[in-house]
Amino acid sequence: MDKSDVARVLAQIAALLELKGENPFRIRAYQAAARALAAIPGDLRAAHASGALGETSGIGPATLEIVDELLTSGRSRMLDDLQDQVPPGLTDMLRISGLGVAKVRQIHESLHVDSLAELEEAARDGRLARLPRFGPRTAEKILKGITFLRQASGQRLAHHARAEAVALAQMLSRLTGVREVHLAGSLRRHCELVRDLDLVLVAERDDESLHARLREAAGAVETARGGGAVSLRLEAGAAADLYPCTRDTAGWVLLRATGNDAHLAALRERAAAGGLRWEDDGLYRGDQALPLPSEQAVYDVIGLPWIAPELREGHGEIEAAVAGRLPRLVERDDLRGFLHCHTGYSDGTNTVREWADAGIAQRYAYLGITDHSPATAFAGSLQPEHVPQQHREIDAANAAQSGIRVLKGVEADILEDGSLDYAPDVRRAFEFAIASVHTRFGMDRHGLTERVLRAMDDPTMTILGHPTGRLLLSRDPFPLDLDRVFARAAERGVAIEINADPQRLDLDWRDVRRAAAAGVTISIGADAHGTAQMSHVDLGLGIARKGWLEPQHLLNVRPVDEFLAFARRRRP
DNA sequence: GCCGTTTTCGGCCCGACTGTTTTCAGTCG
Repeated sequence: MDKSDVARVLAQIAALLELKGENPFRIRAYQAAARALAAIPGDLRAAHASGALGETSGIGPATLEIVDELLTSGRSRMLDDLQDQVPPGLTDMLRISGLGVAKVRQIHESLHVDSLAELEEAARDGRLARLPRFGPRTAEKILKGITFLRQASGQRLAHHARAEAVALAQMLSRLTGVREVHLAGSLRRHCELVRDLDLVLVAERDDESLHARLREAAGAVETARGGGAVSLRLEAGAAADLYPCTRDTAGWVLLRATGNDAHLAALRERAAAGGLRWEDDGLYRGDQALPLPSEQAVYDVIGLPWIAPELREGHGEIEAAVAGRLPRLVERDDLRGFLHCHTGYSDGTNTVREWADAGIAQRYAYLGITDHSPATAFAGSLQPEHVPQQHREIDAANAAQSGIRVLKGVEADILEDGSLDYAPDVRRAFEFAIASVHTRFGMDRHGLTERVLRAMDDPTMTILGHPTGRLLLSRDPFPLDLDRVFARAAERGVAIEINADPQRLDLDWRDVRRAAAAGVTISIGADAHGTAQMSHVDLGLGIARKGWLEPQHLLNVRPVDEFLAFARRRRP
């Protein structure tokens, strides 16, 4: 149970209360508590023990009691009770875009629908469209939403999957005879979505008694064996494929459990060409099994350099390895600048000073603060009259701190006509600007593309933020003509963001590589609303690496003077 | 449920869009 688990429980409680028709302000309080809890700095247990949690705004006695219960027993009685009272299908229905609590309740009460399957039936046979304030378009939209949910089912956002996998790995590493546990599969490849958790267990002996211990492992409710893997389903809902092995075969098993099918097929082809036999339990030269204790050893015998897990997608990495042209992928230590964060001036939870301190702790040389412009009213935004005050705070932080430079940035809205929010003189007061689309996604491909292209003509724009607006598992990217956007960005010297918010990871890694090939400079933006979200950068880095990016492709690898020169270059 | 007092209760964020309506409730960000 960490912060995000507890925050999820609180958010679930809020949704269930809403479905029951509770007092909206009580519901909002649980939602606020969930947000506040997710944003606290440091470890939850420590914050709870020290009493800091109770001091946090938005967290009161009721929340504290739930946190207490979750930390000691892993369960919440309130949540359990609510789940007994509300049909589970109703919470599934809430995840459909366009369906909120009021409509779900209306559907439930007037049509007695309480599962997705029944909802689908009601949408198809016309009952749904006949409800007051519903109609054919609503029914159609709901059918589309059900399809979307089905596709997404079983898929998890990378950071949720990672948290589950790490907890599982810790539990498994305590089993007798287990020496090491490694994350593998799409998680290790840093994919944006993860369906199955794959873990490799290096044990003293891979025998029946180990498998028996796995089956009896804490919380396992169902196990199955097949293809050398043990599938485990845990009480908490996580399902994982475990690959037990010994030290002698660890490299082989880890490599097989990590690469996608295309990567493995290409490796296999190359192994065959080199006279090797590829079997489930290892590589053979004649009848001789080769020792494969590390991935390096496997690549060695196939005659290739080690290939970073992020690249193992079958997108030309084998050819590049053969030619000695694998990229020198960007690493965390290459990053000098932390960009895209929000303070209390808009919808963030920390002050300028707190951000500066956090930036120092994370060894960044500079940190760009970028609050929302007024058009993003729902997020709370930095009003023009408050800009001088924020800038004085930044100047004070710079005067007081040593070792970090805080930059005056902004996340300005790209308005419907392609102009940027704020009057030009206000915008010029900022040292750099991220510009993003937050409203009117419904425009057609041509209109949206023209809107973004026009924004890039503005000389105060430095970076295009979350370019396609997608929300993983809930909203498709909007239909932007990326080729035209990349071409214009390269021509104008506008950088394009990899937004590292785990729900966005936008630009998609497949497009990152195209953008870099088109000559676009890429910027990794955390889009953090609290210092606890600084680690999002690691997810963004994973996407950059999947896009084959080297340090020279990235804007925030550059020293602060070069970063500012990049931002100023286009200004008159 | 939480906050902040006018300190033990009263107030709690809102504008735009959508698909319905024929004036607006519900959803979203």
